[in-house]
Amino acid sequence: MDFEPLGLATDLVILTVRDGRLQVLLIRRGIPPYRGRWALPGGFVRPDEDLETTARRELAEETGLSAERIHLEQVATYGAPDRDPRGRVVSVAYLALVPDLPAPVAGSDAASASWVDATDVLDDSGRLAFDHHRILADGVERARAKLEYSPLATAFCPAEFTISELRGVYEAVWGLPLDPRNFHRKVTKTRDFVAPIGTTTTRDGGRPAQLFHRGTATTLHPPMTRG
Amino acid sequence: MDFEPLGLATDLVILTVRDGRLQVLLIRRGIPPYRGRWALPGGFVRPDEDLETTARRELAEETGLSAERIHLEQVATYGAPDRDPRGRVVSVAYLALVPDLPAPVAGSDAASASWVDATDVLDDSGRLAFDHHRILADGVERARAKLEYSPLATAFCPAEFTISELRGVYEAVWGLPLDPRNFHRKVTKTRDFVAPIGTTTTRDGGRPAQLFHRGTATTLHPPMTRG
DNA sequence: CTCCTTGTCGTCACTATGACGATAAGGGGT
DNA sequence: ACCCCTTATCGTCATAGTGACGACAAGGAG
Repeated sequence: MDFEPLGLATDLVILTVRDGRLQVLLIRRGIPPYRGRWALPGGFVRPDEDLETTARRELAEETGLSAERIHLEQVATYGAPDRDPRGRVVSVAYLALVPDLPAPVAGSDAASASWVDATDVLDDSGRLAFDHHRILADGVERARAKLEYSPLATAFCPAEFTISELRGVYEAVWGLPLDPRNFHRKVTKTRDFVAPIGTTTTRDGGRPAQLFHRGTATTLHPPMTRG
Repeated sequence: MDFEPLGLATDLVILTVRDGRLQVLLIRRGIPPYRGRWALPGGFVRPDEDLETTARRELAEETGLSAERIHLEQVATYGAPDRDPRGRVVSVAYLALVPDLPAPVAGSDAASASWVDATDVLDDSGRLAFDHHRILADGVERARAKLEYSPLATAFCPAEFTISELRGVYEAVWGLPLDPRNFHRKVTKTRDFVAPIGTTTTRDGGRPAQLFHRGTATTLHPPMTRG
């Protein structure tokens, strides 16, 4: 077989929740095209490298987060013939959800990587290079949808978290406030969503809160409801 | 830029509901590799051709269904280095939902294309070439999930349909029986799911049934529930 | 000790749902 | 013409889930 010239890349939508806001990791491009513009982290797939392997490698290079337990999933593939001025480059987008850990951007490969408010970027469709605005929009929408029917919000949390911290994740990702009492009832009544540790914490102030860890569920019955 | 040798293809999971069963369009491969085995229709992306354009072209070639109104959506991309013995071939899978029209396979490009029961194929993981069993599984699961929260079941129906015919689609795709009375209530009460035409039909026997067409909704509130 | 903050439980009205009875309105057979 | 069979459609009822919100619990700060 001989093939047409074509590049294959992966781009990453790396999301976290910091200071109660949904943030995305962006890098400032140091080389053309789109030099000086913000872009999603990404890179070319190496020969004999699986797509997800490429994505995990990029994730590690850009963030220092090499842990296998980071949630990573494929979102979509973008292949418009003119999406990259260098030639035909098809990009497979992945979504990564990471907890708000210390030293996240440290050890990063890209010259200048930083966390940016996702809503700010989404509001300005010209801010990102290539078709990355669309990729980001699709990634964020995927995350919002998954929070409804999967326990994935816990991927944004440390291993042990309170119900309020989990609520903060939902509020940040969905961008709307939730009733603390109904949220508490819903989460604790949904089978295997979270399981109590038995200990409490006062790190959020106020009355000590129970600590929980992720449950065993892969799908939420019934789902959480947005708006 | 120079690129590693790599082929880019699209594969199609084309689903329909015939005789109350979910069926998938398969072709019998006439050339190696996997000669004589069943496979999903597909083909290579041409230079300067958009991915979805490729998928629509393949859809037209294999089924004669060139209508733009056929529902087509991207499902996922498969890129394991060894998934194709001919070399590195990355495949973008698309899901097409087509109504049970007359003369579907006629005018087809592939030597032998035919509708096969999806459940039969899914039950036998060795029946399909390449990693097509996984692609089919992912495509069918996508269809099942979308029937819950989108009005996409109507994509399997002709322009005008009865509630029972719509129920038949749900039963076939989900593989479980639904209560006709509750289903009727649910569908007619979900805003903009379907809209009555005003006329009736007796083509399904029994008491004449109202005819409906698709409503304007893109998401169902509340969703249909499986099981 | 008091106030302030957050956590947790409870109440209540309303909606959605599953199970299922009952009636409507055609077609086919005799 | 009539009866029966089939499917359509409406209704009932008990129950689960949800949004709105009151009330109390249990720490820390001043």
